[in-house]
Amino acid sequence: MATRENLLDVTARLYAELGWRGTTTRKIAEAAGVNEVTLFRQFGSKQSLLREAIGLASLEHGSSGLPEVPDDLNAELRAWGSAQHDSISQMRGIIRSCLAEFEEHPELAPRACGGGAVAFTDLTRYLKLGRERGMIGSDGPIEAAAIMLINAIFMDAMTRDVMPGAHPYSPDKTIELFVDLVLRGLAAKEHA
Amino acid sequence: MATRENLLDVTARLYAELGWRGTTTRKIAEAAGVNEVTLFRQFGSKQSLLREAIGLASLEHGSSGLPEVPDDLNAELRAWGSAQHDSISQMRGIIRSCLAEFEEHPELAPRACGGGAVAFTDLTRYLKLGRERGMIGSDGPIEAAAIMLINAIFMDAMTRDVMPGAHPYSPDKTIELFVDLVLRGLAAKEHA
DNA sequence: CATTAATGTAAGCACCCACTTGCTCTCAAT
DNA sequence: ATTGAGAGCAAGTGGGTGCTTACATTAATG
Repeated sequence: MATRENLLDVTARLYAELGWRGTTTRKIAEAAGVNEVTLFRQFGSKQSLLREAIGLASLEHGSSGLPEVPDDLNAELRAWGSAQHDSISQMRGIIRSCLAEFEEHPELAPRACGGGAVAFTDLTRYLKLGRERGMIGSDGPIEAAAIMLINAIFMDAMTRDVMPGAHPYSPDKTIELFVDLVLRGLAAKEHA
Repeated sequence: MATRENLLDVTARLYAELGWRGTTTRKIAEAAGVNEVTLFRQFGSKQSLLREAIGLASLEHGSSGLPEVPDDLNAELRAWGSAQHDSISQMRGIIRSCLAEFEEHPELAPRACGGGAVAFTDLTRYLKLGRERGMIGSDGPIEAAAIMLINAIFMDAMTRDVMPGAHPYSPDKTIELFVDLVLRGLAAKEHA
């Protein structure tokens, strides 16, 4: 049924821009080219429509992972970072709305930000494997590096449009610099 | 006039929690223990009240700066980072609302996030001075380090309450780890 | 052809929204 | 003692909000 998916899609887009309160059932119906009553017949309430729409939109944006086995740390981390950045960028409207409305709708934020946890375990695994293979010094704080890199990329993707002045480099260049710094901090081979 | 400041204070708090749309003039008046009409007589409109309240709240949270001249990089950066974290934590409601509503009220976000730019120039200056004094290696990417550290701290302070699982360490411990990694990356003396 | 499920239309409900009007009260400065 | 500014109160405006009801249309299925 195209009506349902259309409504879910439109709802997610409106929510990203206008938040929960701004996303009215009238606007949803109008933007979807559907009668407002249909919306209630399909989803019962605004709440369940929004919940489903946000959950769905969050699932769709799984990012490409890191290689099973590290080979070229710098190149692979940069590719991964760029993919993360892109993925977060596309989701930023929804994420920002969920974060802002966390106190009113605490069930939404974990869904929208859940990708971060996946990224963390994936990145930690990758770096630890790199250490086992001798590509990274033995005393570097791997977990901290993973958190820091993800935080920094996340932050960049979330605020780039809002504060262009605070982002002197392009996304790719920024990630290149971040990855370089982290690898230096972890005493990776090229930076010995 | 206590009425004005009271209204401004209450408005900022409500906005941090409920955003623009959620902060109704009725709620403001009620929370301030003031008649709704008084609000309009004092500020003319909801818009001008909110603008003034947010601008004021953003100004109040200037964070303590770094020392003029670096002495103990690690300790000073950790103290600075903790102060930044605290300051952002207190502002996080307002910042999150401003970010989420950037497309509807683009004039607000720069005010709320302006502290970030100050932090960046201050931190960059500090690190460059550290390099001149030989406390930091000559080829480390100082600007990237400044951006990355600020991004990471900002992100931590903004999402700590929302995703507690993604923050395994206390704020102070997290900052300690971040500072350590950055100093390693910059080839600071203790990590040579 | 008859049925049925999904959609559309029109109207309305009770409530909240920003904001206004007209009036009264209080209280400090003149 | 009079005045005038700031606050309160009660009521109301026009419009938006989530949601419902009753009825008509469409299109595929039996």
